[in-house]
Amino acid sequence: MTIMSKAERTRNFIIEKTAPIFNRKGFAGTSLFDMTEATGLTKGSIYGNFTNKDEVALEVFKFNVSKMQAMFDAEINSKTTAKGKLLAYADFYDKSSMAIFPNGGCPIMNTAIEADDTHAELKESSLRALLMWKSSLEKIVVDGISNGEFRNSTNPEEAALGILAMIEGGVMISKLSGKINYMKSIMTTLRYYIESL
Amino acid sequence: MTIMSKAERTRNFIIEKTAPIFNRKGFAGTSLFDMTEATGLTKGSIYGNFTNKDEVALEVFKFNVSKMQAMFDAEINSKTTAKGKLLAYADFYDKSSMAIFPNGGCPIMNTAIEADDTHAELKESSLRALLMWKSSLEKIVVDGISNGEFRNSTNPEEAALGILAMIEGGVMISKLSGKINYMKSIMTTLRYYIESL
DNA sequence: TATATTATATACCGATCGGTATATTTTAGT
DNA sequence: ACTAAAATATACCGATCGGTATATAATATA
Repeated sequence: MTIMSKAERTRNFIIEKTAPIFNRKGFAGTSLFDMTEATGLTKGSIYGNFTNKDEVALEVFKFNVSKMQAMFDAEINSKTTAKGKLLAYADFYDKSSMAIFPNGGCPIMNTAIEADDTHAELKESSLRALLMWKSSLEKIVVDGISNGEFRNSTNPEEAALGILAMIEGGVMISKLSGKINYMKSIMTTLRYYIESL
Repeated sequence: MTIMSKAERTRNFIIEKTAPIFNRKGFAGTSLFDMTEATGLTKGSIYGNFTNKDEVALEVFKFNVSKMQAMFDAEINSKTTAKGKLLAYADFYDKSSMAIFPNGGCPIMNTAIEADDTHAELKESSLRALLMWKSSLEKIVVDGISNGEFRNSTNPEEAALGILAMIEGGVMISKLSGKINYMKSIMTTLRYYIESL
């Protein structure tokens, strides 16, 4: 473990403390005051460690995505089969939505929706994260085809996109309505789909 | 056709002109200047017809939703079977995404994502619109079960939620990436799902 | 066409926005 | 412990925010 400079620690501190706020309120909706309030620091201190709000938002987005990934990576990697890995996503969103929603839901979707017409850099970051997720799903499907777990006629990209759409759509619907059961329903459909691959 | 007062016409004019901006930039991201620029009117004129920005945003949201509904209502109502109606949604999003994206994508999703932690009234509106959509899908599925088009074991609510999730997830993914083919892929999966009901 | 009313424009308000120059405090190396 | 350097706080900037009081212009009715 390398030693962190004070500046590095403060940077991380700012990122951690403002991450849920950016995810809930969005980039335009999060003010400098929100940031000083959440950190207990002053504007001078924040701008001594970041050049502007955009830089904080970009770092925060990376933090939120990697945090989210870490959450299900553990669950997915513990499974040995391709189908087991995919089903682990359904299980994860089945049981973890209550834990995700208070922090604002899926950062990729939140950032995508806000930034796609307003903030090119954030949009790029969001797209990159989505495509990486898509690739990792595709890889699982490809492995599953090689294993004989899935049919040869299965299209890995199509499968990955379908899974992503159900998850993201499910998060939106379930968070908006406050009904966890809606997420459970959609995850049932997702499981059915995975079984059909 | 009743005669519209000048005020009514101006209200509608303001709503129509600012609707795509609110859908693209969101509530917080749309400024009074954006609104005067888009309409050619002044703040005084806008605030002579609306009490505040919230009121404009709420009316604009209703306008955007009903416009979207009108777009696929024609296509759906022209179909006679339940399965045909559901498949018409897949066809619609297959071919119309290019027409929807320049105006900012799905207003329900955009508003849901921005407002669910920040603006109670807009969130309510968004939820209402989503639940109405869900109900109309459920009704189609129920009719399809009565008709014998779908299996008796099919759960109408689960089906409606699955269809909604794929559509909304598909819009987000396809708009963010700029790849219409992603939408086409997801709609292929949706068709497959509808065929399985 | 005169007039009362309604609608729009002008000019302004205080608050808050993101951002910064500078002073002060804290940290780290000797 | 002393000191140079780094980090944080204070106090401020101009711009823009949403909103409004008032003046002007357009409309509709008689």
